[in-house]
Amino acid sequence: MRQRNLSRVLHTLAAEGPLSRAAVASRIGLTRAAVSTLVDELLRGGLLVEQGPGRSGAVGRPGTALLPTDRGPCGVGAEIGVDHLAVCVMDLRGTVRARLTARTRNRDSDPGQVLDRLAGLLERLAAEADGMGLLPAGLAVAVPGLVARDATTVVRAPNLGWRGVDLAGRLPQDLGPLTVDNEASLGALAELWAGGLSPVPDSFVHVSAEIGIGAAVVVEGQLLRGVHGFAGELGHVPVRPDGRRCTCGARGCLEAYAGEEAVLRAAGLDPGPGVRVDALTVRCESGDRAALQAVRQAGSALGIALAGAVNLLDPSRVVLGGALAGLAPWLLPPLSRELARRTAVAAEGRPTPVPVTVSRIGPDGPLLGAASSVVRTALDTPGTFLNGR
Amino acid sequence: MRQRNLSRVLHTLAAEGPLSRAAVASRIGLTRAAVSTLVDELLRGGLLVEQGPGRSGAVGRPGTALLPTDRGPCGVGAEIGVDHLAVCVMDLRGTVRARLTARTRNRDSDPGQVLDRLAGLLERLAAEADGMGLLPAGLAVAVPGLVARDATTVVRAPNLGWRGVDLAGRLPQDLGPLTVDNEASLGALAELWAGGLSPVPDSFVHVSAEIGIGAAVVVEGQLLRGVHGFAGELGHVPVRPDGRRCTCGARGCLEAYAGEEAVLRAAGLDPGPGVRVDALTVRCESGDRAALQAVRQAGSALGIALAGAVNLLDPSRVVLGGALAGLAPWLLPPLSRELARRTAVAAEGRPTPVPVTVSRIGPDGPLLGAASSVVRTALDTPGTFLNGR
DNA sequence: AGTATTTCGTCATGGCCGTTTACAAATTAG
DNA sequence: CTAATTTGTAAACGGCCATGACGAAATACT
Repeated sequence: MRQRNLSRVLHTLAAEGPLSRAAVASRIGLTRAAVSTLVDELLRGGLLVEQGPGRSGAVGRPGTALLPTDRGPCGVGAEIGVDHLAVCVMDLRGTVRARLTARTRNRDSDPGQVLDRLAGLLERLAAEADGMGLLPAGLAVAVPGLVARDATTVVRAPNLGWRGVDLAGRLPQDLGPLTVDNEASLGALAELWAGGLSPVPDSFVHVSAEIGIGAAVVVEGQLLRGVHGFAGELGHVPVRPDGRRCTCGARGCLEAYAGEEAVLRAAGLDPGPGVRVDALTVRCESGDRAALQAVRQAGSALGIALAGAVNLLDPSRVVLGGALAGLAPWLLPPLSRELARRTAVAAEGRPTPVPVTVSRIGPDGPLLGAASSVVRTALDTPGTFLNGR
Repeated sequence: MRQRNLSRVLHTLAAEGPLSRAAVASRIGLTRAAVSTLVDELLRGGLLVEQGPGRSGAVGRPGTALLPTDRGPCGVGAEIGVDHLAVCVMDLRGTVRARLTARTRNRDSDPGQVLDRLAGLLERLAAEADGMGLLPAGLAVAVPGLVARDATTVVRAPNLGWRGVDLAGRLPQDLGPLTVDNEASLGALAELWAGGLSPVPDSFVHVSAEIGIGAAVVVEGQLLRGVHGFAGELGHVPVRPDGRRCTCGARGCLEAYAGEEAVLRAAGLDPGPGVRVDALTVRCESGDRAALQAVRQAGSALGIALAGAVNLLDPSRVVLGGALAGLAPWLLPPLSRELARRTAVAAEGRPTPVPVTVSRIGPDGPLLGAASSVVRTALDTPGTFLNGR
């Protein structure tokens, strides 16, 4: 009860910039007096700071502006990509305060080496954080693969070649509790928290194709994780049941038509180590017919799979993240056509097709989502982080 | 806060039969003293009754058994089916106390006539309820079609031939607030509340094929309604993108392969007014090759569509309700085969395929779900129903 | 300039609600 | 018949928010 009110104060201050006590009170529906005591507790605990008398311009005594501290607990995010590692520190205000990246080839890699390298980055990052007076409150790692729910084990990451790799105990221990999550999930959370400024908790499907095709479903502001944590496997939704064989053994999975490798092949490119989606974007821009055709087909396939998702979930929008963003100009038309045509039943009273937008965050989604997820839990449970007295 | 604790007391008593104050206290984590005052309030308000000293057998003073009243507020449920109308009254204990059914042909019907007939049934039912001392606390109507979220308008019910029919004001007004919902949604809620005895809030996909194919998605004990209320349109999930044309205008929707009309045609039956799924069951039992083949194909198509849903949602199970239950023996094998084959990616750590079960409730799901939904809201907000002092 | 007005933050008071502690009542165990 | 155990209630306590009053600090008006 008290905890929840402390949390609500923190959240509103983190979300809506500097505010006076009175402004916070009117926003969360408590009295000024109640907010005063809550703020006092948070100030003494070192989670909030006062910013001198705030400028007002309006009549009446100006309030003192409050803001979450930039020196207390912080979130540490990490991303294990196919060809890079990245780590960052985010303070309670949501600002990224430090960041390190390393280009490495992690495809079919040895987990031990990758994790050692990541541990090195994290240690340097922790030193930087320490220098700024930031105390890591947790570490979240984004991984391109399936992660068991409420666990730290990477069940399967096809592009890394990992199976059953447990990250617990293999990364620095002084960063707080470790969580591991799918990169698509964390990308969607970043979109939800940072990208979406919508006042009401929204519902969307966030597609994030890198090598495989991941998706994340957000329902009323909550990430849908699935019973085992495996929700969002859009890549293996059937789009042509008797079509191409997929690496998973089934036929006609979306990934066999719109996965990076499939698209590159269809465009006449050899999916070698250096060849990535970027190359495809270049070809599309120059009008390469094979590339355009390949991307169009991928768009259709994505549209078919998303039509299924939209019929099932009735989201308010579909967001394209990850590598798809760059291809959007060519991907969107066929995608929207299939989507519109196949979701017409429930057309009355809703826009047709469902709006498809491109993520505003870009390739940093998973990393920012990871750090944010730690910051959010800190904002959710302020009690744990109040410095004694 | 107080409201929530009152609600918790009521809920545990409704769910776990007669219990003493002490038993309730230990279950919801409050002290006996606190529960005592809560129970007092509910007793005075007429929502609970004492059942004399309970038999115990164990050492110590026996507690007095408590139970929700069987004479106070109650839920009224109604179902508008394609060829029947049904209404029932459910008390706070979850017992159906009265029930009326009328066989009528509602296909391509005049909404006014159907609603008048339903109103008549409801009036007779209300009289019965009144005779038992039951006070209707709301009316929920199950409809085979799309219903806008938080509204009483049937946006589209293909089998009734209704479009944009608003039920508000066209049914008895003295039964409390009116809610209208899709029959598949209410069937799923019935399965969730009555059928499922699982202790943890579960997640499942509930398929309910009558004429169209509806589905409802339950995530962690919550029905997923969708932004516009149109979630669960499994019938128009694409299963053969270039296949048969569907009534919705698109190609290859599930409904074009596993909808009642499609299956009857494939089995060589003419889908006339009297011919229904029952006829198909008979033929399957007698080994009719065409019928068996038709049902097998429907099963495959369902499996493909459900594979998409399972990949996306990672539910703990899939439940077949409605008309599908009777065909389960022939439907399940091909369905499970497709489902298993197409959801193998995330196989580690979860049963493959996802268990597919048949609803335990049977054809009454939507009706019971409707009445239950009213009872649930009464249990959720006891404050509104406390008789003054 | 000086007063009125408005808004901010704090303090004292009171009420709601659940916990703690104690105790009488009702049963079984020995 | 006593001891042990469990139930339900009563009284005191404590946490927490609301209410109402007040001083502080700005603007608006004369």
